Amino acid sequence: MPGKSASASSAAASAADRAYTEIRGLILAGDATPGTPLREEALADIVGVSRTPVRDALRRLEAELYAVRTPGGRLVVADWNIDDVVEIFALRAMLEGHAAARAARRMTASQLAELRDCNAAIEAAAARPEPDIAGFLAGNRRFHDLVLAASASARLSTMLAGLVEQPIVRRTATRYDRSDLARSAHEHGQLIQAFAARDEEWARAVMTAHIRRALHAFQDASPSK
Amino acid sequence: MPGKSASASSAAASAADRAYTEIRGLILAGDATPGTPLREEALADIVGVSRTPVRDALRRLEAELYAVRTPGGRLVVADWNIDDVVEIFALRAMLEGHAAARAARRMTASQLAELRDCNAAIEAAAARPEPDIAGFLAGNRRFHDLVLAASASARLSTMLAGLVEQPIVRRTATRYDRSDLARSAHEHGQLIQAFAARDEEWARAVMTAHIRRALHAFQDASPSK
DNA sequence: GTTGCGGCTATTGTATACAAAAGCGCACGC
DNA sequence: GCGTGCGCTTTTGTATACAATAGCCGCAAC
Repeated sequence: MPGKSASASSAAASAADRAYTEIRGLILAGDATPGTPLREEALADIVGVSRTPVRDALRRLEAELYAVRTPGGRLVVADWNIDDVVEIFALRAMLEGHAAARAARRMTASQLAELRDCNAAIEAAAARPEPDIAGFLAGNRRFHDLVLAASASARLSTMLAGLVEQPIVRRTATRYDRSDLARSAHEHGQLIQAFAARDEEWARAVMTAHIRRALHAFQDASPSK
Repeated sequence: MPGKSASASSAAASAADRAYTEIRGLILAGDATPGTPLREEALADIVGVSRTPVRDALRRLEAELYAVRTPGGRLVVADWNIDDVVEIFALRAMLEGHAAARAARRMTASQLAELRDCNAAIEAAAARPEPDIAGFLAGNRRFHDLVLAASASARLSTMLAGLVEQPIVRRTATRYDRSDLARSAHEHGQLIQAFAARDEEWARAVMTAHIRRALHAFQDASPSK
């Protein structure tokens, strides 16, 4: 694994965006463990901006439940137990299932072609003798983003953005072996078929199953508890 | 109807909270029609605070899609067409259905008693010769809040808070006649039965139906289009 | 030894000043 | 007359200064 702080954040973004990305990176990388206080001034020093954009970033992280507020108004890194993770997957399954159903109704030919291309790339990443995990994850994220875009619901996009998924996807997929990756790509293929047939309920069912399988892959891969 | 700016916001709240409540009130009351620009300084003058808490409030309103951002970064009041409203109800039906299912599993005896009391108050408000709409709405809101609390999911609570509901509920219920109110109370009664039986799927189904009926009541009451 | 009070400090909330950028209008040229 | 480019104005983004409040530590009294 290359790089230092997770995803490459283009330095051209606003200070608030950089603060958001960087602070979230600290949480996801485990540098800020659950319960760690998130103090505005300290974070401002780390990111190299003033408190104002940091406050902005913290409000977003709080809304997405990366951070929780103590009675006194201080923010600390949230602690997700296994039940929270199950709940996150359950909500994702519902909402992405709904997104898939909407997408089935609205899918254009060019969007469908994009999905096919994307999934071909995912299959290629999965098929290599030594699976390209990073490529798989990037493709997977893009696939789900394309479906979300095709669903054409700003509200769904907003809600799913807050449904922190990447950390979990990453922690799960690193334990995938090649057959798991191939199965995931196969499910994407089913989804594409459902889209091509414009069958909303088929698409919803496939997406729901896809995500719920990911939940159990995660649970199986989890150390214990 | 008494009061001036909608719900009584206790003046003791923080400046940011007051700004949020007041600006949202402007939008819901129709003083700020769709497309109206939301300029920070102007709003700061109206609310009587500085731009800082106003910015805070606007970020929340943006996250909840009361406002949308123009390409240049300016905020304007969002315009919800009928499809948006249908989508809001569909999402509420899913999420509140899920909340009801969770609540059925977790419901305590005292929570159940509270729900019964609450629904008794709703029935009383609905049964009066001249129905007490305000009382019905307050009771209805409390009922749904109790269910949400019983579901014990911070994530659900956060997501549903953003699913702007009150304006719609209000616009619908003012057109309810007494039989509609009574039917709503009856559905709450069914929900209580499902909770008492700890039947998750029953609770989910009743709640889903309850909200989807509200959607159609809203559509029937809508002027046209 | 424990518990309650008091003052101090750390941290967030709010206001204001300044910088950057986007929109708008006007004028000029074709 | 219409299009285009430049500069002014409005508006948001960021930094910093100040106010208020919550938490903490120590001391003392029971």
